[in-house]
Amino acid sequence: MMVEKEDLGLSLSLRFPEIRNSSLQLNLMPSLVSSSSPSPSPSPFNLFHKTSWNESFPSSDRNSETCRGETRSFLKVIDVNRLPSTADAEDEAGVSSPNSTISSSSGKRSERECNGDDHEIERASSRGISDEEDGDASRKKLRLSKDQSVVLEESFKEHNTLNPKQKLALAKRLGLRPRQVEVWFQNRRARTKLKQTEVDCELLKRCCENLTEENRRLQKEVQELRALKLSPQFYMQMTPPTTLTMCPSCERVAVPSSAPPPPTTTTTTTTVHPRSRQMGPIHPRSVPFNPWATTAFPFDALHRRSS
DNA sequence: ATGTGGACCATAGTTACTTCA
DNA sequence: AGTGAAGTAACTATGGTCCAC
Repeated sequence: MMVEKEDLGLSLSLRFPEIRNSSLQLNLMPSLVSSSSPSPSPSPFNLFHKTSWNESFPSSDRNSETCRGETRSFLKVIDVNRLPSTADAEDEAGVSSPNSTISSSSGKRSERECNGDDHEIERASSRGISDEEDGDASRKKLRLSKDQSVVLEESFKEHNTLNPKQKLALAKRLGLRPRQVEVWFQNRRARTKLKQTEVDCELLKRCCENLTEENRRLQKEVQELRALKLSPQFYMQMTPPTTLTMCPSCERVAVPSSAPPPPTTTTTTTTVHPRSRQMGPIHPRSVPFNPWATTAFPFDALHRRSS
C-alpha cells in the first residue's frame, strides 16, 4: 500500500497495488480554489498558490524596505482596532511601508531592522498598548471584528497567500496593520492544514477499520476451510467448490458453468462469461477487495470537488 | 558557471490572551 | 465569581527561494 500525501495534506492519495483503479484522491481544499492554478508547487497549499490575484498585484519592490524612524513612536498610543487616520492610512499603504518591514517575522528580522527600538515600537503598537499599559511586557490580544473576519475569510478564499500589495491593500481596507493581516493569514493556513490533517486521519482510520474487519473475516474463512479439510466426511459431501471470478472487461462476476447454486466456500477456477457463455472459458481473476467500498465517506463528492 | 549574503516568505511550534461553558 | 478548555492573535525558529554581486 502506498500512501502519498501531496500538496500539503490537502490532497491525499491512497493506492493499493493489488487494486487497480482504486486510487483514492482526497482533495479537500475549499472549492473556491481557482482552477486556473495549474502548475504544481512545492507549497503545500499549491492549490491556492499564486492565482491571478498575485499576477495582477505583482510583488512590490523589496527595496522599499526602509528603516523606520523614531517618528513611529506615536503608534504606542494608537488603538489597533481603530480605523486609521488619513495620514496613517497613507503610511500603511505607502511605498515605504514601514510596517511591512516587520511583516516578516523570520529569524532574520533583526538583521533587517535598524534597531531594537523599532521592533519594540512595532510590538507595542501591535498590542494596542495604551499609555497606562505601556511598558507592560505582556502582549494584549485584539479581537478582530466580525466584519474584519469576514473580509479576511473572503480574501483567504480567493488566495491563501498575499503579496505585499495585497497585504497593504487589505490592511488599509480593514484598518489593520499589514503585519496583522499577514499573521492572520499565517494562522489561517495553519488552521486549514490542521483541519485537513484531522480529516485525513479520520479517513485513514476508517480505512484501517475496514481492512481490519476484512482481515478478520478472511481469517475466519480460513479457519472454516481448515476445519472442513480436517473433517473428511463432511468434505466429501460438499458440492464441488467453485470460485467467484470476474470478467476483466465487464467487471461482472462470472458464474460456474454447471450453474448450481453457488456454495459459500469455493475454490475452483472454471468460469463462464456472465454475458454469454459462447465466449468460452476466461482467465479467472479474483474479485478485488475494496477496503473503501464499505466506507460511508462521500468520495465521489470529493472527486467532484477536486476536479 | 558558481558561491555568497541579504531580503523575503513559508511553515511548525509555542506563548499569551480572550471567550465561553 | 472562579476555572478549565478551546480558539486565536502574535511570536520565534528554521528553512527555502530569489536575486544581486
